[in-house]
Amino acid sequence: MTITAPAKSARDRVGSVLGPTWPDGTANVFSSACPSRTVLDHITSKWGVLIIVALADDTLRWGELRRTIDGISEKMLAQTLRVLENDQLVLRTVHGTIPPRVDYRLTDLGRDLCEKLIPLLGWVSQNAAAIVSTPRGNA
Amino acid sequence: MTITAPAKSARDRVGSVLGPTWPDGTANVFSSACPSRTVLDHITSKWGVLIIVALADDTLRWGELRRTIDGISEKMLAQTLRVLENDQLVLRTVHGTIPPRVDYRLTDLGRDLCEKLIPLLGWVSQNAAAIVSTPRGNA
DNA sequence: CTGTATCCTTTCAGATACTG
DNA sequence: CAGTATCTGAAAGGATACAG
Repeated sequence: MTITAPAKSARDRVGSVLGPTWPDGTANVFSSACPSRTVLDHITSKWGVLIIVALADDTLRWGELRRTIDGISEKMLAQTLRVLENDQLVLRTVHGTIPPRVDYRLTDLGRDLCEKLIPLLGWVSQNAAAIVSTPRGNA
Repeated sequence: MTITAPAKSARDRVGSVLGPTWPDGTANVFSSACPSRTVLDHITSKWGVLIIVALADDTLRWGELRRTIDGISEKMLAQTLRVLENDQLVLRTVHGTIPPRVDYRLTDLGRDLCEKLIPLLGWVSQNAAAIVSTPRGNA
C-alpha cells in the first residue's frame, strides 16, 4: 500500500474505516462536496430514519405510515417519501383501485440500510431516558 | 407476557425489536412525546453524526474538528458540541494555557453510540455514489 | 487559539384548504 | 383514501465581526 497523503489523525484513520466514497479516494464523508453528505442528509432528515424503520418488517399503506409515525404531517410524509423513493430506498406501489390504495415498502437497498439503523435506534431507545433526565440546560 | 394493546403491525413489531423507552412501555421512538425522539434529533442533526464519528479514534482540538469537518461553521460547531456535551456524549477539556487549548473526546456513552454510527456511515459511503448518480429529479 | 454576538438568508415544518 | 397547493411562522444555518 502506497501512502501519498500526509497522515492527518482522525480524518484519515476514520476514513480508512469508512473507505473513500470515490474510487480515487479524493472525497469521503467529511468532505462537503461528497455525495455521501447528501445521502446522509436525506437519511438523517427529521423523519427519514423513522419512516425507514417503520417499514422494516412490513409493507405499509400511506395511512398506516401516518398513524405509525406520531406527529408527522401529511406534507412531511409525502415529501420525505418522495426523497426516499428517489434514493431507491423505498418502493411505492399504486393499486389502481377505488378508493385508491398505495403501498410503501423498502427496496433491497433500503432493507440493507435499515439493518444499520435498527441498532442505532435500539441504542437511542435504551439510553434516551438517561440522557434526557440529566438536563443541565438541555435544548 | 400480557398484551393489552391491539397488535398494530410495524409499530409493535419494530417496537419489540427496539424495546420501549419507558419501562411501562407507553412510549417508543414512534411516539412524539418520547425522549428518544429528542436524542435522535440531536444525533441526526446536520452535524451531529459527523462530529461524533470524527472523534471516533482521537481526542481532537477545536481547530482540528473545524478543519476535519469540511463546511461546518464556527457557530454550528460550537452549538452542536454544546448539545452533544450536554447529552454526555462528548467531553470537553479546557487546558488553562495561553494560547488556550480545548480538547474534545467521546465519553463512554459517546463511544458506545459511535459504534452504531460507524456501520451506518460506512454503508452510506459505499452506496452514496450509486444513489446520487441516478437522479430522477433528485434534490 | 477558542470561542461569542449579531445580523441576515434559507430551509423546515405545520395548518389549512382543496383534488382525483 | 391518498395525496397536492399555498401560506405563514419557526428554526436552522452561514458570514462577519469581535473578545478573552
